[in-house]
Amino acid sequence: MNTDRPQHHPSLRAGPPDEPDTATEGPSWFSIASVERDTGIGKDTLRVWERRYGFPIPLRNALGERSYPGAQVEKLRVLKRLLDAGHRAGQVVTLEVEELQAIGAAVAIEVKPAADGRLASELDSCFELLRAHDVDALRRLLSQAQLRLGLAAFIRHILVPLNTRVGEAWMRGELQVYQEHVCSEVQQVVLRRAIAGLADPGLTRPRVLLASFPGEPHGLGLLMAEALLAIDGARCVSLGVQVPLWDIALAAQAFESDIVALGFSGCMNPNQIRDGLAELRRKLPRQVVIWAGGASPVLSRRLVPGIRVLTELDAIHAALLDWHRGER
Amino acid sequence: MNTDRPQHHPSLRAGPPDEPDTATEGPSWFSIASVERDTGIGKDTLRVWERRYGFPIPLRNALGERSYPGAQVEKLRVLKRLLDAGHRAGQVVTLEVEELQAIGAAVAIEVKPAADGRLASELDSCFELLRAHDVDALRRLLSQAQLRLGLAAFIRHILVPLNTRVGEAWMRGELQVYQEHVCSEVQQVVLRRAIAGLADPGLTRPRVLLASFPGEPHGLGLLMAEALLAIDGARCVSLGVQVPLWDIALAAQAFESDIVALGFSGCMNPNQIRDGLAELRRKLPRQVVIWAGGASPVLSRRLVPGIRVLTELDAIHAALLDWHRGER
DNA sequence: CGACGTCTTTGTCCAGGACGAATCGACCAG
DNA sequence: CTGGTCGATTCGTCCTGGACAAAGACGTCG
Repeated sequence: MNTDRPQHHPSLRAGPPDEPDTATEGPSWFSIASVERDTGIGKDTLRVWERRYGFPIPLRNALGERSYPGAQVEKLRVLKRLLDAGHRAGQVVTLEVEELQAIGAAVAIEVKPAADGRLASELDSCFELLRAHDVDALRRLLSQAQLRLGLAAFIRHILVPLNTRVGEAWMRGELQVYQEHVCSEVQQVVLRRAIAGLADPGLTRPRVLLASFPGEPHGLGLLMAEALLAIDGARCVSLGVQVPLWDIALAAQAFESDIVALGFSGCMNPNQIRDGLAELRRKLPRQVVIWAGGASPVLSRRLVPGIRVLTELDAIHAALLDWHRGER
Repeated sequence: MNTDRPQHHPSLRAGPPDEPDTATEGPSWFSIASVERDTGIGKDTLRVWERRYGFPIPLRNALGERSYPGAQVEKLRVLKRLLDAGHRAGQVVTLEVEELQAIGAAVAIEVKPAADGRLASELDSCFELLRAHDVDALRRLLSQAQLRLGLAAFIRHILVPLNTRVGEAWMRGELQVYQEHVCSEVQQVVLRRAIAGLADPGLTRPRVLLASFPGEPHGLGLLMAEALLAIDGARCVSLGVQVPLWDIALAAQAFESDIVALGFSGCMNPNQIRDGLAELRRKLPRQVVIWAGGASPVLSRRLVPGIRVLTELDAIHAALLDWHRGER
C-alpha cells in the first residue's frame, strides 16, 4: 500500500531553497499515482492516452518513472470535467487549455433562466463573497436566505443555481478548486443546521435510507435530498458517502427502510452506477423502492428496471406522493 | 474512465430470481476495480499478493478477468485494517479470517483505562443504541452528553472512546460497516450543531485552515479538531476532505491562515503523507505553521522538519498556547 | 546495549498486447 | 426528413511478468 512521490525530480527543483514557492506558481512534479488521485483519471488511462494521443507526456525521473509537471495535471483536471460532462476523449485530449475552457464556457451561457430579480442578486452576492474569501459573510447570507425563503425554496433557488454557477466558473478558470470546497462546506453547515431544526417526524413512514456508492465522494446532493425528504415528513437515515453495496443492503434491512435513495455526481464511473444499481436491486427485497438521483448523465439514459430515476431534486416531492399513493 | 463490473459471473448466479438474496448472505463477485475501491488495496498489490502469497485467489470470468468472491473481499477488508495498524503483509495475508479477528481483538483488550463510571455506562449505552439501530436515540443521547459535559470533554471522553470501540468491534466482526457509517454521521450532526452554537470568534487570531489530503476520506477527526480549535477562539475555515495540495496552499494564502491543520487516518498511504507534507511545507511561506494530526502510525515516526505532529486531539490546546506564545 | 551494514519484504511502476462495450456514421426504409 | 440497423471505430480497463527502491528485520560488532 505504498510509495508515492509528488515532486522531487532531481535536477528540476522548484526554486532557490530559501525562497519558498509563493504557492501561486512554482512548478511541481507528480507521480502517476498522485495524478490519478488528483484528477480521478486511472493510471492505465493516463498511460494509454500518452500512447494514443500524445498527451500528457510526462518527464521521466531518474528511475524512468513518469513525472508529470503541474501544468499537465491542471489540464487533466479540466479534461476530466469535460469528460464527465459527456465529451469524448479523442476529441478533447489534444486541445489546448484555452480551447477546453472555451468549451466549458460555451455550455454555460446556454442556461440562463434569469430568475426573479431578488434571487438573482442574492445569488450574485453569494458568488462575490466566495470570490472575496469572506466565508463568514457567505454563511450568514445563506442562513438568512434559508430562513427567509424556507428550506425547499432555498435549496431550489439558491443552492442549486449557486453550485451550477460555481462549477461553470471553475471550468472557465475563474475559481479555484478550494473555493468549491469552501462553498460545499458552508452549504453543508447551513443545510445541517436547517435539518436539525426540523420537527422530529415521529414514527411516520416512509423510512428512507440515503447513501452514495463507493467511488462517489460528493455528499452535498445527498444532504439536499435529505432536507427535502425531511420537510415532507419522511424519516431519514443517512449513511453518508462511499458505502459498499453490501452495507447499503444490510442497512436497508436493519432500518426497515421503505426507500433507498442514492446520489450520483458526474464524476462517478457510469458502469459502476449501472452495475451497482442492478446488483442492489437484486439484493433488496422487492417492496423496497430504489431512487437514483443526481447530475450523472447516465441516469438520463435507459437503466435497470425497478429503479426510479430522479434527475432533479424537485422530483422528490412528487415521488414521495407517489409512494404514499402506493405506487412504487 | 470506464468499465467496471461487480457480480455477473455467468454460471454463478446468487439464487433463484424470485427469491431475492436476503442481503445477510448471497454471494457476489467483484471485479478487481471494485475490490480496489471497496478495500483501498491497489490493483497492482492485489495481483502481486496473488502471485506471492496465494491470496486472494479470485475466480476468472469468461474473459479471463479476476472475479473476487464476496468472502475474499471481506477478508481483504479486515486485512487492510490490520495493515493500517502496522502489521506486515507477509505475516497476515495467509491467515484465516478468525485468526485475523483474534489479532484485532488482542490489541483491543490492552487498552482499557476504565474511565469514570458514569462515562463508561454512557459509552455502553451509545454502543448498545448503535447495535440496536436506534439512530434517533443515539443522536439524542450524544446531544445530551455534549451539553452536559461541554464540547471538549464530550469529544475526549465520549466520541474518541466510542470511535475506538466501534473500530474494534468491527474488527471482531461484531459490527457492520454501515453501523460505522451511521455512527460517523450522527457524530457529525452533533458536532456541527455544537460548533454552530459557539460564539463567533470575531477577528481574533490565529486563523486556521483545516483540510485533508487527497486519498483521505475521513472527515470526523478534522471536525473534532475544528471544534476544539473553535472553543479556544481560533478562526477556522475548513476545506473538508480530499483537497489537492495545491489548493491547500492557495487557500492558506487566500485566507491568510496562520496555521494549516491536516488530518490523517490510518487508511492513507504513509508515503503520500510524508511526501505531501514535505511538498506542502515547501509551498507555504515559512511563517505559516503546519499541524499534522490523526491516527496514522507514520506520524509517530520521524517526519519532515517544520511540521508539528499532534498525535492526539488533546495536544491541540497546548499547541495553540504555544502559538500564542510566539513559538511556531 | 546501541549503531551500523546486509538481507528480505513489499508496494508500485513499466511495457505492450488484448478485448468488449459504447459510440459513430453510413446506409436504407418509411 | 425521420428513424432504425449494421459494421467500423473509439476508449477504458484488464492481463502478464519483470524490475526496483524504500523500509523493515536481522545479525554483528564496537
